[in-house]
Amino acid sequence: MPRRGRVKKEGNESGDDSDEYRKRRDRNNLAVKRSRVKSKQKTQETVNRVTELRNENSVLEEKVKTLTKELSFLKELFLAHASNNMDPAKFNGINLQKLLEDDSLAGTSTEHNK
Amino acid sequence: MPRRGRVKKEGNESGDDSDEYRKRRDRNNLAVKRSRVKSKQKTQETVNRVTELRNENSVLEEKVKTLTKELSFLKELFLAHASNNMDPAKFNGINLQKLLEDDSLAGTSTEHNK
DNA sequence: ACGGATTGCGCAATTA
DNA sequence: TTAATTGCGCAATCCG
Repeated sequence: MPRRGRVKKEGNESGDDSDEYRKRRDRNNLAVKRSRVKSKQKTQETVNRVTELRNENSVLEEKVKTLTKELSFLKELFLAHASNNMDPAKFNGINLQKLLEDDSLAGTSTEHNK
Repeated sequence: MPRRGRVKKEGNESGDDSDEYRKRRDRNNLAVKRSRVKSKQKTQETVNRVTELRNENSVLEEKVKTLTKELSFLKELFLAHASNNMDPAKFNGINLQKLLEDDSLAGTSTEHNK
């Protein structure tokens, strides 16, 4: 890490008297400026990223909420009528009651792969 | 915003030559240090927030994926058997086919409110 | 008018 | 050797 701030003045020991020194200082000052601009941009981008992620998050939360409701509705609907109108044998021995509660379907895909 | 660099030196008009001046400089230097530390902390927190949000996002994406699969599975399952084993009349005239496709259930709650 | 908080800027040391 | 970073101090300004 860099050192201390003001300590002593330039002793020109480096070999250049004020011409080359000034040139070097000016170039460094420009570099410093560039570096700081870049740094601020990065910071701002990070702040913006937070905003973006917050929005994506909201959308996802809403989606989960909607899907959960749909799922609840379907389970209730079929469960309510299944007990009265379906022949258990027709469902290949599947325990509807069990299937419809909780998360027993997790991991199940459309292709019924197992 | 702050002004330019060197403009003029202190005219001592304020009543302090180097004693009070030094004290003021020292106090400001401490303030600057505090301010910069705080600034860096804030920046770091923002970076951390991005990481947190990314993780929350991942979890939600996964949840949506799972729920979508469950829903697809249930729809397929019942749709496939409903046409062969159920009495349409038993479902109060509900158009199963229609109900099970797409997002027609969106907005439906567990309480079947509407 | 007072005093800490910020911020643009330059310097120098260090890094790459 | 040069450009990029970074700790630090100064002074102007902001803020309450």
